[in-house]
Amino acid sequence: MTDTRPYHHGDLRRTLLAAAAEAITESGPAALSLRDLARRAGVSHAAPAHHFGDKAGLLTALAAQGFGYLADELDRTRAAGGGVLDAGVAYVRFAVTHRAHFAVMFQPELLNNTDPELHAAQDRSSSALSDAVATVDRTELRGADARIAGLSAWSIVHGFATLWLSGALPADLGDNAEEAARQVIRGLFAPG
Amino acid sequence: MTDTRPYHHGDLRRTLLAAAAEAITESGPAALSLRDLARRAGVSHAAPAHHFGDKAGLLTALAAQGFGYLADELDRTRAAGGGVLDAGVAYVRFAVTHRAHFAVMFQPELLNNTDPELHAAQDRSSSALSDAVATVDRTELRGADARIAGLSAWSIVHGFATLWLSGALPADLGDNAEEAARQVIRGLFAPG
DNA sequence: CTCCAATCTTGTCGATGTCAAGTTAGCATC
DNA sequence: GATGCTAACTTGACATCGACAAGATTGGAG
Repeated sequence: MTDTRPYHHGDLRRTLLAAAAEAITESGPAALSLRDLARRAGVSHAAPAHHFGDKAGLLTALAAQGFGYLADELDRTRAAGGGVLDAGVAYVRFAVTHRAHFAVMFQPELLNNTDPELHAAQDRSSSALSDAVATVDRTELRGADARIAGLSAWSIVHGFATLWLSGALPADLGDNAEEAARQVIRGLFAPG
Repeated sequence: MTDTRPYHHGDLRRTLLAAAAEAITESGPAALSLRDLARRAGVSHAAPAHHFGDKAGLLTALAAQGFGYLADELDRTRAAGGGVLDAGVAYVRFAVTHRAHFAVMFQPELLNNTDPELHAAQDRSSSALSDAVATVDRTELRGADARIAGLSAWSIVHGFATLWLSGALPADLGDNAEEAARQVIRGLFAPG
């Protein structure tokens, strides 16, 4: 693809984010090395710092990208007429499909929590989540506070995704995360 | 306490684990430094490696300790006649009280996953969790598979604890994690 | 064509994890 | 009570990493 290595990479920022996602998928955020990313991208060891300032800056950009993807995914299922159940399954599907992003999104210690782009993306996915929960009708709520129901829904899908990714769940669950998630979520909203 | 620094610390392993928990509580597992722990304990920089072999070894020991504490906590609430709701609240209380342990327990990439002591502690807490879920009666299950109900319960408490610790939950929830958790869990098991 | 600013490189520093080899001390055994 | 063994800890060294400073290169605006 690239016969010569021009001084200006041209698309280094995106390349580095992709390489970071790949590296994190392989061995987690803790093992991530900026110099390794630079090697993968074929640039000098200090190039990443120019685009992201910092290791935390890179992870922050990755987290923001992740929140954006999640919001997209939720908006999509909502546009397709899906309810809470589908939104929950979409949440789990996102986590499994983009595990590197997901691994970084909820670890504030790794991020620049004041980053405006991060906040914007977080707000987008928050809104998308709220919209999904708002589709729940009274029957499904079974008299519970709508606010609490939203927390319950978020908690159950987030917990399932986390446990699934950590490998803590029993192996006989199979390898279909979405189907297992659907059954788990049903317990929360099944009409009595 | 220690006027002189004897060559043999005497209780270094426990001291290092405590220092690690403290350091992780302050700034997360990623920022943990073995040399910093050694400084806190007043020993040489290579002393930690002797007891744990590895950074992963230290985190593994911490995770195993955490699973043991969790199992103790769950056993205690069960002995006190508590049901699933109380077990769930205990789970969240454990996560908030021992956030350093909790932060390490479900991150296999940081651990030596073949460690026998880790497995033993994991089995203990798994059993304690199963016992707690087994107290659910038919009314609360609402016809759902008991196995799935267990997964739902674990997911919801684990997700709530994770989200709470990450600071992702809305601020107006207050600062009482246990009370908030109780309301969230109720949505799952409330009779009809 | 000129100049400027963004992009990327080179060189360097302190800090870290890990390994190898040496030192000290507790402790059983004679 | 001296001896020897083993675990506990230290010292020293090396490769790697994140971060910073200063310089080189390039594309594009005017």
